[in-house]
Amino acid sequence: MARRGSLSATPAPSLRIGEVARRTGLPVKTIRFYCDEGLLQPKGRSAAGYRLFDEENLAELTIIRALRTMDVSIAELVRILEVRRAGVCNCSVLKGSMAAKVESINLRIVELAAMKDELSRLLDSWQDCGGAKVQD
Amino acid sequence: MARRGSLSATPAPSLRIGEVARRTGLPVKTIRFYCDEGLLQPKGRSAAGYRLFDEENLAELTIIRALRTMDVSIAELVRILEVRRAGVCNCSVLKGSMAAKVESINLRIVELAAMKDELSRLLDSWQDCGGAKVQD
DNA sequence: AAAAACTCTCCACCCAGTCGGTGCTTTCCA
DNA sequence: TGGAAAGCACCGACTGGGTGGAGAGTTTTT
Repeated sequence: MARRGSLSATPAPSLRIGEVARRTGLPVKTIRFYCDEGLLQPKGRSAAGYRLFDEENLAELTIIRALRTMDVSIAELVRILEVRRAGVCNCSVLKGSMAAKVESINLRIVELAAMKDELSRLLDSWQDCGGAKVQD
Repeated sequence: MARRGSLSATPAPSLRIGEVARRTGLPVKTIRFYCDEGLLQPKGRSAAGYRLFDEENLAELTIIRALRTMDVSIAELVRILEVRRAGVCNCSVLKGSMAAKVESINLRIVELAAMKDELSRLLDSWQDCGGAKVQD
């Protein structure tokens, strides 16, 4: 009832790249890069050729940012977002991706812990330097 | 008592790059790359020009591997290993590095957790798809 | 109108490796 | 002893995920 036709809600916000950058916290260059990679698709261009974005693009950037933080590759993100754009529900795809990444993150944490320990042992084995003392 | 002079113990193991790779689990190419970067310094070269490594190099690779896992840059590692090679005790330097890195890792974990949550919220907001339903 | 801020494209560069090619050296095995 | 196979060297190019700068056009502010 609320929304009838395309008259009332969100007519065409048309954010420019700088505004998107400001809102997402991502550098302008990075957003441009994402567009080049087909990851982000601006709704259009202004007469002068400026990229124009909308709220949906912002939502996509949220996903992108989150998954990139989790080291999902650009290529994989392209696939995920394509599915999403096709109107297909990709909850499960995304959930799968997330689960996999969370798993790999946990693995990485274990790895880091192991390396931390290894370093600690190494450090201990050098303790014979006394702690003070330095020169050759 | 055991070791008198340089006769008895470890005369000159002189490992070649392949053996080092086998022992450390690092690819040969990576070890070569580390040498090129001045990170790892083979004890010498064979007549034919083959890089020759010793146990000390293996120890260094352990440090390198551990710190690289923790995202310490090559440049920083060069500095750390230079100090170490100079015979100066660098326990404190290394400990500082480690502390800093552990800190940044913890930060990263927090960041990851936040992104995980953000994604979860996003996923939840898509639940309206019902969960089933997909095709084209 | 002038200046500042913003945007565009294009090209080069960063890091930490990784790959492939070509040619020499060493090792294995019949 | 000889020849294949494996190992090693060097070189240059490529990767991914951006980042930086130049030079030109556009929009906004003063």
